[in-house]
Amino acid sequence: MLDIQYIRENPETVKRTSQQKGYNIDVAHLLELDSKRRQLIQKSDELRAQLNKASEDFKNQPPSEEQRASLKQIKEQLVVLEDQQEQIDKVFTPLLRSVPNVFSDDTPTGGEEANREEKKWGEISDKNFEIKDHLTWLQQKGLVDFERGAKVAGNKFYFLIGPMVELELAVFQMALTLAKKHNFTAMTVPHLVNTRILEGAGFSARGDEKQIYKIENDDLNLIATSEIPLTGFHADEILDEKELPRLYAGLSPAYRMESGAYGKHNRGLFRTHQFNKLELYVFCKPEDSELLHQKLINFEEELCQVLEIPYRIVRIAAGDLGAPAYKKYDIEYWSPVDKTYRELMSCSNVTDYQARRLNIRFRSENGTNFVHTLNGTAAAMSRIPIALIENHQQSDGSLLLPKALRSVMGEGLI
RNA sequence: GGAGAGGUGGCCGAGUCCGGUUUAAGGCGCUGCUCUCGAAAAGCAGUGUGUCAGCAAUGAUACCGUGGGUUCAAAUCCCACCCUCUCCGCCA
Repeated sequence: MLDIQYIRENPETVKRTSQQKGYNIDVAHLLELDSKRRQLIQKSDELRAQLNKASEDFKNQPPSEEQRASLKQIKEQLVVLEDQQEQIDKVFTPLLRSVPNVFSDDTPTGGEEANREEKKWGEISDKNFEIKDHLTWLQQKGLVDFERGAKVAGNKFYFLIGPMVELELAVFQMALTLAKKHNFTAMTVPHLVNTRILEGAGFSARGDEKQIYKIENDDLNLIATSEIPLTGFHADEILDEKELPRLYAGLSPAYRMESGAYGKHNRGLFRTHQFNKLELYVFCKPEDSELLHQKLINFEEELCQVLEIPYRIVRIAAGDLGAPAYKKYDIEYWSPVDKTYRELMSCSNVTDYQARRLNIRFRSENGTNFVHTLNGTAAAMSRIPIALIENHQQSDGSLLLPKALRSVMGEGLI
């Protein structure tokens, strides 16, 4: 959510950035409602001032019939004004909340095709044997079972088996240790959140592209990432300036409907309805968010490097940002199977977009202001093992683990 | 599932029976000043969040879980709802 005052002062910017993000917002209508709304508030405040004054006068001496009649008249006017305001708010508030965040000046404009590669790391070596894709590899070794997943839950649900579970835990263990080293506090979180928190974090409970699982008969939704409950962690709080930045690492499953997400690029474990994830989350002062965004991307790079996964950093273009993001990077790993880079991690600075919606502020000598929030993937499961399976597969079909994992789980997987 | 207690400012907490200087006591925290070589302690003063108008000082208004109602006047009375906690039951 943007500050209405900012929209008043920069209507053209808001219009342009919304368009470039791919949202069609009627800014003129929003401002018109805003102006009407303010007029109504002013008028009804005046009437209330009259009533308050009157009740002061009548403290000792009850009002006469005549005075009662005139007070009644004022109250009737007030009811009309309040009603009008309510009508306007019904349109105004959702419209205001639907305005996407602006994006940073250096964001490339255009859609996904305009995403800009910023950095590459790691050797991309041609192996002298044919690398199996992760699904084939895992199924041949009996480490994943989609058929029984489908039987038990449905398509795109799965069981991970034996060493694959150990691998997942080893990656988490390693990532968590790294996060701790960088002063992130580990958290587990509620896997269900109410709709206010969900939408406050910028997710849609009933959007057109259905993504969130809803619990029937309860105002509860399965989380699509621990970012959602972590955003809500400090909802309605006023943090002390000295407590910032607050760095959290949330470990949880992520549940996603992913309706329509089929096709060969989503084969196997790359895109599923449920996966475990360690997510980094930051609450900070506005002036620190750019620096902390760099800290997040650096963390993600460090993790890839320790895992010896070749990657590149991509700067996300305006049309591909989504409503909350002000600035966003993706880290993509090199897939020797697909001969291309594929999404592995992501990290965003959403400035005060979530903080406004969930009323998360901090106090300083300049008064209370909204915090900035940031989020970044630390370790998304299935994706990291996929990257490892594709990049560290040996000619005999075994998987050579990166050194960083060997201390946790020994030599290779078979 | 059964019974009970409770939701008040940054935090703790009084006020609700009996409606009106409550611009919500008091404490903690925070800020400034005094004292001090400095700090602590102590003392003094200040310190809620929005909204609207205004360059500003400031003024007006709203907010005591939420929504209604009664009244000239509601944190306080009435109704409905939501949430939290405690005990019991069930249970990993």
